[in-house]
Amino acid sequence: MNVNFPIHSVECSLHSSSTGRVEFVEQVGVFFEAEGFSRTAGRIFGRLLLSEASLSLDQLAADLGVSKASVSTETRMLERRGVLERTGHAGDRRVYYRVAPGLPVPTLELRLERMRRFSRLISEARREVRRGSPLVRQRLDLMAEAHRYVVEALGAAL
Amino acid sequence: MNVNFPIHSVECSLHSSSTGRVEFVEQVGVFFEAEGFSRTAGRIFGRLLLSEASLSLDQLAADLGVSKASVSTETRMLERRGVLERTGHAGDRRVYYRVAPGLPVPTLELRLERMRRFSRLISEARREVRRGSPLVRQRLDLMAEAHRYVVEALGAAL
DNA sequence: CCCAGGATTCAGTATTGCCTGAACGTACTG
DNA sequence: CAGTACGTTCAGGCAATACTGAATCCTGGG
Repeated sequence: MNVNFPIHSVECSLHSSSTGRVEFVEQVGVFFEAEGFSRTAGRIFGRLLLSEASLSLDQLAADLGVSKASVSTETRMLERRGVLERTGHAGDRRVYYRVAPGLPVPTLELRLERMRRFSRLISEARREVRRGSPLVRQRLDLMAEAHRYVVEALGAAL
Repeated sequence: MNVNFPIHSVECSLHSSSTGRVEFVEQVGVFFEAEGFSRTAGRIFGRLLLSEASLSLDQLAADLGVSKASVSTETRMLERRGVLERTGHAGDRRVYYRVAPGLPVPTLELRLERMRRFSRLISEARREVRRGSPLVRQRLDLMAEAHRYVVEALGAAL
């Protein structure tokens, strides 16, 4: 009943230079890769960043040149982390994704979470090292303090 | 002319529970892995965090159960990033490594660098999207601003 | 000038993780 | 109720990465 690409998918970004768009998408891809995610996840994110309209799985797959299976997996991963959001459109059974409205928050939240995890590690080690060398104790204290400071500063920013 | 393990390598940390130590080292390993480094790099870092004495390549290799080749490669990588420092000891030709004295700085510097890189990406995209959708422009502006704020805050902390 | 002890490099291998096509499940439509 | 359109899951293939042992290089000492 639907035409293949309904109005919702009108392209609204960078239409003057599609090459600039794919370049950006690819850059975000390698960035995500360096952060421990898959390149595809980064590409999806980058692509959606530049799109006003929400995009369906097929559109993303076609656009990025990957299988629908990958897109399905990665979008749900990003959704779980609060980076993406599902949408629907009346008279359309497909699932659409867009970047979450309050985007900066989950992005920074993600970083914060990592720092917290490391912070926790340090604190545990500090507890166990009570009988150890003073230098090591001091070192861990210093790190814990620095991290506490930064985590608080970041938390306040959100 | 040296005995195999000279005084410098006396173990000073967590000697009450060596199992706690290896657990910590392993945790740091997986943490580094999630951050896009190799697990070995993380293990080396974790191990040196808990040692007052600087450790030689052989000691690290034996301790972590990896080849000396890996240790050599990864230590130099960590040194390049300012996380580790080389040391020597009189009458000993071996290379010793320890955690850098002002450790929190390079650690946070690394994070800062990553955020800056992403920030740069966003700014470039913003520039190219000038003729694109207002929503996308606004979104990118928002992200750029948030990142600018956090980067500045972090920079100030160092 | 040669030797020994150490670090580094490198080619080969093992492992990991990503991606895919196909099978499956599910919900809508006629 | 059958058919279809979609999303999800999964086994297998493939490419990238990390690790290793051996070869090479470098430096200090005899």
